[in-house]
Amino acid sequence: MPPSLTSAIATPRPRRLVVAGTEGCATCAICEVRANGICSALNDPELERLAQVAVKVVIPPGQIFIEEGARADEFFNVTSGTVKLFKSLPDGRRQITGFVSVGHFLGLAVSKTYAFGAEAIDQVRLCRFSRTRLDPVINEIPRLERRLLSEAANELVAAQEQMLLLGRKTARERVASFLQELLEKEYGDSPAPGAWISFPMTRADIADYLGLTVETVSRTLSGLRREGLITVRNGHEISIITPSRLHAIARGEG
Amino acid sequence: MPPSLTSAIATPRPRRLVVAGTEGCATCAICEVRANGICSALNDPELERLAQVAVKVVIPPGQIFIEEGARADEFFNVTSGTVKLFKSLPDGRRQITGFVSVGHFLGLAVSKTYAFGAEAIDQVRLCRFSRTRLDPVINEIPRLERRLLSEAANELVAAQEQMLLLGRKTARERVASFLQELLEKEYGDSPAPGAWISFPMTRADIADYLGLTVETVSRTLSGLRREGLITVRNGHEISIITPSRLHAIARGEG
DNA sequence: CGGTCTATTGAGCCAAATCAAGATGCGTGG
DNA sequence: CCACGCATCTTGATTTGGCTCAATAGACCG
Repeated sequence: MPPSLTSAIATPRPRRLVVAGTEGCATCAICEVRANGICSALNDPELERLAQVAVKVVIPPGQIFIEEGARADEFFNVTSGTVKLFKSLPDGRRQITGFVSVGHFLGLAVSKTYAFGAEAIDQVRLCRFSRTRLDPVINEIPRLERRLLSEAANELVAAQEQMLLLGRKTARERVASFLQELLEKEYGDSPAPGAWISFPMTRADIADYLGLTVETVSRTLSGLRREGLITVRNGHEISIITPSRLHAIARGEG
Repeated sequence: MPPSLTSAIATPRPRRLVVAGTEGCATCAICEVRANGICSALNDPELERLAQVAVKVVIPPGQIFIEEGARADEFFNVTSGTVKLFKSLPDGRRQITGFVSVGHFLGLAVSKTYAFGAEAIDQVRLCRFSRTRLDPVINEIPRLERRLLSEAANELVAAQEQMLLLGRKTARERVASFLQELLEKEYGDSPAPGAWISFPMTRADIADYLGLTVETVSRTLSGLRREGLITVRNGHEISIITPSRLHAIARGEG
C-alpha cells in the first residue's frame, strides 16, 4: 500500500488566500439557512447578538480559506456550497478528512493553529466570526456551547467510521461507503432507489478522501456500473439502483 | 491493500461484560488523579457534587466494558490503566481508533448508542457516571461542559491525524508515527533519547491501530531495530535512540 | 477548434497481505 | 524444578490488491 504521491501532487494547488468577496453583515434572523447548524439552537435576541460579530463571505471554487498550521483566530459557519477539509504531508500527499456543507461549523480546534486546511470545492458562502469576538458570545449563551459539543461529538463518530474505512476496508467497500454516504446526506435513511444525486467533488478528491488513487476510484466506479448497481451521468451525478446491495458492500458483506 | 481478516479474527474475543469490581464511592477531592482530565477543571464543592454521581470500578485486562452499539447510558473517566477503543465490521475486521489512559473521558457519543467499543488492555480503573445523573451536573457547571468541548476538539485533531496516517502513510511511516506518539505521551515534546518506554498493547493491537497486519508490524519494528533507530526489550519496552530520525520518518521525510 | 483539465482504461509492478514454520515467553501443575 | 500447553512474536516464501506508468477519450472554454 504505497502512498499515492501523484494523486496528491497532480492536483493543481489552488492559489493562495486572496481577499474573498464580502457581502456585509446581514441579520442572522432572516438568514436563509437559519434552520441549519448552530444557528438553529438560538432564539431571535441571541441571533441578533451573534449577527453583531458575523461577516458573510463568498469563496470562489478552489480557494483555500483555512491554511493548515495558520493562526486559528477565526471561526466559520458554512451557509452554502461544499468544502473539503484536509491534512497534508510535507511531500504533498494529502488526506481529505471530510466534505462539509450547509450548517457545518468550522474551526473548533482549541490550539493556537488550525490542524487542517479547508478549500472551497464549488462556490461557498460562509459566516465568518473572529475568535476574540465570538468567545464572549459563546460564554453568554450556554445553549450555543452545548450545540458545539454535540456537533463535535457527531464529527468524532464520523471520524471513527472513516478510520475503520481507511484502515480496514477494500477499495470496493470504500467507494460503496462513499456513495452510501452521499445517499444518506441527500435522503436520510430512506433509500430512494433510482433518484439522481449530484456531487461536486472530482475523482481526485474522492481518492484523497478514501485513501486511494484516482485510477482505482475510476475503475471501481466502472465496476459497480458494469454490475448494474449504479448509473453515472456527466461524471458528477449518480443514481443508485440497488441501495441495499450497495449498503451490504459498504459494510463488507458484499 | 486487502483487509486483514486474520489479524482481527485470530485475536481471541475477550469474554463479555461481566460484573466488574466496584470500590464504592470515594470522594473525588482526594482522588489520586484529580489533577488529570475533566476533574482538574473543578473546585472542591463542584467535585463534591460530581462525587455524588460517580462510582469507581476496576476492569480486568481483556474485558470489554463498552459494547459497540449498546445503549449509551453511562459515561466513564479513566483513572488508571490503558483502554483500547475500536470499531468492527460484521466479519470481524477491527480498527482500533485510539488508546486512552488516565484522565480520558469516554462516552461523548450524543446518539442513543455507543458508536465504538472499549476494552481494557491491562487492569483499568474507571469512574463511572450514569448519563441521567451526570447530565444535570453538567448543566450546573458550565466549566465542565467547556472542558468536555475542549477535550472533544483535541480528540478530533488526533482523529484527523490518524486519518492521514491510515490513508496516506507507508507501513514504516505508520510504525514510526506510533512510536513517536508513545514518546510524546511519555515525555511531551522533549525527546529524551535512550529512555525506556513501556507499552501494554500487543502487536495485534498495534496492527489494528495502524491498519496493518501483525507480521508487518513485527517486520517493521525489526527493521528499525536493525537500522539502530530503536532497541526493544521484552517485546513491550522500547528505547528510541534517535528521536529526530524517527520523527522525520513519521512525517514521510525518512 | 486547439488547449487544458478531468476521467477512463490497459499493462506491469511492488508493498503489504497471506500462508506457513519456528521461536520465545509464560503460567500451571506434576 | 522442569515439562507441557498456549499465546504471542518473529521470520521466510509466496500471492495479490491497488499503485504506477502510459495512452486515450471526453468535457469545457475561450
